[in-house]
Amino acid sequence: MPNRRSSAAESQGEDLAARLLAEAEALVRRDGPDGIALRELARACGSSTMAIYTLYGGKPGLMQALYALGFARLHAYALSAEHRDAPLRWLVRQMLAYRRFALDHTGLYSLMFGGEKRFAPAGRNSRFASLAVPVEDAYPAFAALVDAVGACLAHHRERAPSASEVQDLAFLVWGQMHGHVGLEIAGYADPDDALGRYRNAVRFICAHCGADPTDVNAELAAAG
Amino acid sequence: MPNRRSSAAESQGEDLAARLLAEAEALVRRDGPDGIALRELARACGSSTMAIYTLYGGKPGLMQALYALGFARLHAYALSAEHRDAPLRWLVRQMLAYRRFALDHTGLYSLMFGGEKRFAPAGRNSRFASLAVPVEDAYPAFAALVDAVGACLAHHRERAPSASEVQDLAFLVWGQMHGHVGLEIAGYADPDDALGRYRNAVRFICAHCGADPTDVNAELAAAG
DNA sequence: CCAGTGCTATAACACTGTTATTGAGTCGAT
DNA sequence: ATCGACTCAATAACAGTGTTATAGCACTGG
Repeated sequence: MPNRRSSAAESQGEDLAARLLAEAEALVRRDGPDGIALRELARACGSSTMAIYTLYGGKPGLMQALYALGFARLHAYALSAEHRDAPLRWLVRQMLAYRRFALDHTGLYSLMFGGEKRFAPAGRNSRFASLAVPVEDAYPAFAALVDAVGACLAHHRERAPSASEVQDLAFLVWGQMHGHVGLEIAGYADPDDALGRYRNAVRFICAHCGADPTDVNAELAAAG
Repeated sequence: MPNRRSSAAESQGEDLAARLLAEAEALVRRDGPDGIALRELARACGSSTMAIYTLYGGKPGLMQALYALGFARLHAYALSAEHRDAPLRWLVRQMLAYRRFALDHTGLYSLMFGGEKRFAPAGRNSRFASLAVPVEDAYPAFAALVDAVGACLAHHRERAPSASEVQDLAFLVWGQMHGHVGLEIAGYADPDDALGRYRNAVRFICAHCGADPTDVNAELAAAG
């Protein structure tokens, strides 16, 4: 008798599929990607496990939906860091936002980047010719990174950087961010000094862009 | 009747505990950290699952043993890259060896660094005051990295680098290596260009040490 | 030879993802 | 308004998981 087509939950504008996904995100936040039990998820939503199969095709389908949701969340963090009129601020805040996202959503982050490849790669996109990304859902978040790196590089160099130059540096930046954050989440960073170390990485990258270290420190201080 | 105290397997010098661990490594290589089924593991070793409980205390204990084994393997790769008489060569090969290890043992690598913290942190070690490492088994592998970075830094600077300077750079190097390799394993790097991108990261780090780019390229070419 | 100890096979328990079956509910057409 | 067709979820079962209590074997010390 619960969960009729016109139940109170639906009147809130959340249909069953959305509620399942939201609850799954809560579970992945609490217990990590491997902590999702379909029975518990269904019980929390007042339905049975069959709903997950008809709506998402099974657990892998649900995980892939969570995967896409993770990139949507990451994209939102990236947008909040956008400063097209101040390229250095843009890049600095973009890098800090990446870490903030990872620490705010460790479960999703582990699902997206932890361990071995889980999802089939998407078709190549000309804009990311050498920045392979598993699924299309990831494009917007990485476009934001490439744009920030490109803007910062263009601002601190006399001539406009080439596309491959920007992509090379963007991958380096991404690697630096993911490396630090991944180590931190896995427990390899001193909790008292992790932010300081991450700031070192930001300075490292910005210096390579040609930015003045004093300006970088000012941006870091302003960003908190 | 199988696996008596004096079976053929024991005459090979492998007792049951070692055979279980070796088979577990094979399974983790084939199916990843989550692909280990105790019944399958026991069957492959001709025993029952109880042996895993008496010898390792359960699956978490077995995984921790695999975790330690992974760091022993990584340490072996690090040792093979040691060139105390040629600091730049040492650092370059150390970085390449790190990626080689990760790609040769993706399953172990995911267990060691993928996802969230799995094992309790070990007590602080003065040598790695700010390089927190979850378990003691990890120390030798990271000592090799710190030594290589320290040697390279000392060789290209007029005055000897401070301990904290070396640790700062070592963590940056580690982050860069782990970031690239983690992205590559997770499927975010173009397979055709991953090595080239990693070489970029090596050049990036070596330049920060003060090494001559020409020398770095020569070392990269020599290392293959 | 016998008691005691250490280890392992068997069987059961609670849990997991998955699926065949069943039934309730909705929509459209006559 | 009534009937048929369809969609979807609830139930129950199946095979698999990690874990544990029980029981039995082999060895060791006296």
